[in-house]
Amino acid sequence: MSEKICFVGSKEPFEYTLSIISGKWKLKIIYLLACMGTVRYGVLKKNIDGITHKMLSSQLKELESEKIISRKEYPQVPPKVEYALTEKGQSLVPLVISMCDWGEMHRTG
Amino acid sequence: MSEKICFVGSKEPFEYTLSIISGKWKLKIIYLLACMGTVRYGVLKKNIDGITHKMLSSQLKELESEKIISRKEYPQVPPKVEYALTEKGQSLVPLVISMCDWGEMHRTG
DNA sequence: CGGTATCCCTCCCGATACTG
DNA sequence: CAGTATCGGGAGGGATACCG
Repeated sequence: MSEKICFVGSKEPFEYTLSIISGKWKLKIIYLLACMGTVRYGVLKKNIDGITHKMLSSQLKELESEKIISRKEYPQVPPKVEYALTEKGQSLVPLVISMCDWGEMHRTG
Repeated sequence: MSEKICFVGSKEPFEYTLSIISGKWKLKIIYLLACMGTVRYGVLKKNIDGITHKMLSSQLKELESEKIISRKEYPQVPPKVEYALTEKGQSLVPLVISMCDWGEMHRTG
């Protein structure tokens, strides 16, 4: 019996996905954008319990650089910035739904 | 337009799932057990790149307390301990597969 | 209102050693 | 071989202030 991995071929794809969604806040942000569509920064912040200004900024930046979310800035005063899932981000929604489903089935106990 | 969450009802199930799989190593461990079945501690460690003895121990303990994995200790010298997914843990496998699939589709830039 | 910079401290985690 | 305890460094991230 081999000790090597043989589940779905290379482990790299899994690692890649992991690198995208790892971190304390990433999945929560994706989840909220999946729920709420296009949202302003402040609204996002209000809905993520305990996150700080700095953290939210940095996480949004990382997700944007991975093309998971899009950022639209309106050149006005006061500033207004809206975030939304990209197509790539949308493709993660089934995963989020799976997580919700799993949570519903197992949280009691 | 409400600013509240409305995707799949309460957000609690999602949070619960998140609390189970969050952390740098949890998903990787689940992934490996899904791939390899019943595995000894040392084999697990060999296959998780960069994890330390201490970290692996603590993560396994947490997963065990959440009933995601089972731990079987053989009373012998030298000690032998085998880990495997519980039924609850098995139910996370579709999620892991989804992550692999997603990674395969999007890793190339 | 949203982003960035700075300071500073907490606590995570790695290294090491010892036990069964 | 597997688990636990201890210690210490350093990255992560909180608070705050200022800029656009």
